[in-house]
Amino acid sequence: MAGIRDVAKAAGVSVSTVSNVINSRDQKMSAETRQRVLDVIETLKYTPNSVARQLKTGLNRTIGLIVPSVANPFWGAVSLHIERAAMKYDHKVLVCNAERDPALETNYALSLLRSSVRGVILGSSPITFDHFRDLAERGLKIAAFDRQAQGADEVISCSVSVDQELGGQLAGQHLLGLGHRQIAFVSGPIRTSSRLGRLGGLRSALKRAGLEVDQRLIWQGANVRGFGDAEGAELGRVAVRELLSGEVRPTAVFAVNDMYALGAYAGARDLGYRVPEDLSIVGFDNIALSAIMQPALTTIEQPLEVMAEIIVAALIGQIEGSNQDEGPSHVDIKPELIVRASTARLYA
Amino acid sequence: MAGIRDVAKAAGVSVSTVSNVINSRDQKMSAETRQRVLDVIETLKYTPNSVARQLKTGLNRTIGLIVPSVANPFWGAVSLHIERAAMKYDHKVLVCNAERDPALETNYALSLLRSSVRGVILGSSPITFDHFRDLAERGLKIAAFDRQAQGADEVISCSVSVDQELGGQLAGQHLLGLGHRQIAFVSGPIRTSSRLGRLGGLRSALKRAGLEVDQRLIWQGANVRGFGDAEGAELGRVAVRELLSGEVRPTAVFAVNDMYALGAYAGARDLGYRVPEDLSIVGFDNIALSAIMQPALTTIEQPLEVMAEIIVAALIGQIEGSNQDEGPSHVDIKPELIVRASTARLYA
DNA sequence: CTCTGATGATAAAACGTTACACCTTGCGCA
DNA sequence: TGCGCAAGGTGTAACGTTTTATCATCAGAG
Repeated sequence: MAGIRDVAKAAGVSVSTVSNVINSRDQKMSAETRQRVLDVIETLKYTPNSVARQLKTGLNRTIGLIVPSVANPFWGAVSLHIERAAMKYDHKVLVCNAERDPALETNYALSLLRSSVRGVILGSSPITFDHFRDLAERGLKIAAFDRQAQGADEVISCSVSVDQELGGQLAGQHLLGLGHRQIAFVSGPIRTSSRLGRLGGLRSALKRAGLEVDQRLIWQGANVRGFGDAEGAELGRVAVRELLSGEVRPTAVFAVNDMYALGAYAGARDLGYRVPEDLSIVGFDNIALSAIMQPALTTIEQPLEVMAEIIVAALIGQIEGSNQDEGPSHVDIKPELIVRASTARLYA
Repeated sequence: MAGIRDVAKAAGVSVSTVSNVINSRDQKMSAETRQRVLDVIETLKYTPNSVARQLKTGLNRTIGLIVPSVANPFWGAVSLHIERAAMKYDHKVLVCNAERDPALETNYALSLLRSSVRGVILGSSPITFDHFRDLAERGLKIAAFDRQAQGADEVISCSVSVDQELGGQLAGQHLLGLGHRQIAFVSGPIRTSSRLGRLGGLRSALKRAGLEVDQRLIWQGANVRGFGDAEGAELGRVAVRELLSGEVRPTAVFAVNDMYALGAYAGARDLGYRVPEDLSIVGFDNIALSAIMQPALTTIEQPLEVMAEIIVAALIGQIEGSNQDEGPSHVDIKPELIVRASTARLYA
């Protein structure tokens, strides 16, 4: 593999000049010198080694993205948007699947830090970020996606999220407005701030209507590794089967995300219930699939594209120190309810 | 940030010794020296800089994975398995979304090469790999996922794939066996070797039964960027609506992948057709969702886990030169038909 | 006593860039 | 004539590791 010195030698110039050429500091040399160097680069098939470059400059233009599970297309879409946003800043994205396992998460983060990645975006929204304190102290900037702004937290330097609580309220109000009173909440382990928030929103919508959530209608799935959502759809299916055969039968289900909602469809059908006639279902996320489903899913939208841009801009800002004086930036976005065909008025 | 010299100084040893400690060359120093160094590392929160390490050793333990679209959960699952397989070899995976755009693909590959990534796995299966020739000459090892072994090709150094043709045949035979004669093929632009192979398989199954594919039943969607499959489900929906209102009406549909198949369900229902009573549908991939769908989807399975292990092992072998003498390795896997509830006997 | 061979540790030269400081020219102008 | 300055270059010390060769020290063998 040809190095910068080989090019310099072949072109009869110094390495500095070659370096200037490849960094397009054009005014530093004559046009002909530049061209000569360029030609040599071409014939030698010289490819600048960015590892060396990185070592020298200290910045590596890569951010990490740690997601709970690419098995859920929602996170696929998130990675896509994050990647596109990063591209605008000429950054690359390293995607890691941590299945919500805190140990795996910190492992990944550590290995990223070692490769001198200076910032990571965290997709899971654990209730505590204590396991990241150490990394943060080592200088890693940590951004949280899907986690609301909350009391000062030294380890998280920026975050963006839909207002989970509001999302839950929208879902709850919609269902209440249709006459539903027996509303179930279906989720995997409720141990992330986003899940907690969504359930909290549902609760407060009910409370406002003078009702309480029936504990027996809160279905919380167990999990295999960490508390991932690899099998969200499968869990949703089981959940609804159990709920519909339980002692208090729900007339509506609020699923923690669209994959659980899709599973819920299957669960309802397994027992011969029709959606939405016999059971209304609302999801969360508005993944592409939710419009395709039959019936199309009523859900809460997360505007991924803008969220991705916000978090990437904030994180890169932090890393490059351009806005270090501004301190941490946390932004919450208003989610919207998308009414489709999976919810219907309750017949008395 | 503390460097290896700081540690050396604080521990009263030489940098070489520290280096030996962090590389666990244990027999090179006394137990107490080792412990002393370890303690200092802990208190100084020293993190070895792997960029520097990389520069020195030349190997960076990262492979690239270029997928057509994470919007399709199939590719999400592929990344997951590739990542797990790579982890066994202590390698990281850089996932890139190229939307089947050749220019984007080579861009990504080039930028990977610059960061001294020595191998990439390519998920799209373009008909020609000419646009990668240049990269291959620069020393990048290229592995193809989802592309069958074929005549010697200098640019691809290893590949793994399901036998696409056989997959198509299985689908075709199954449908023929159920009495179907009007079988449609639904796909995005048929410009990848996998799509070509699947269609070819269907063709040859029909031919064997003395039939021909009706050109009007081959539905080929246009596309927006590159010829991605971001909107596979949407295309499948439109496809089936058009086919069912066309001059020759299919009784069965073979979709190029499960996302198109899911779209096909929606298209059929849009026009009041029932699956499978009025229209049989078979997909390809066996994504997790296909078992959840109502009715559960009959499809062709791709054994992702073993495929991922094979390709990762082969690629890393090539990179580390341990099997360079063995030359390129190409392996084809027999796909299996998973019969579920979306296909039914044709009533005359 | 000297020689041999471990054992434990070290110094210094890379790896491929970048960037700072420093040279040459040639030219316009007081 | 001498000076300053711009344009076009160059030399070289880093960046933070790994690794090779080298060096003490000490135990036991001859």
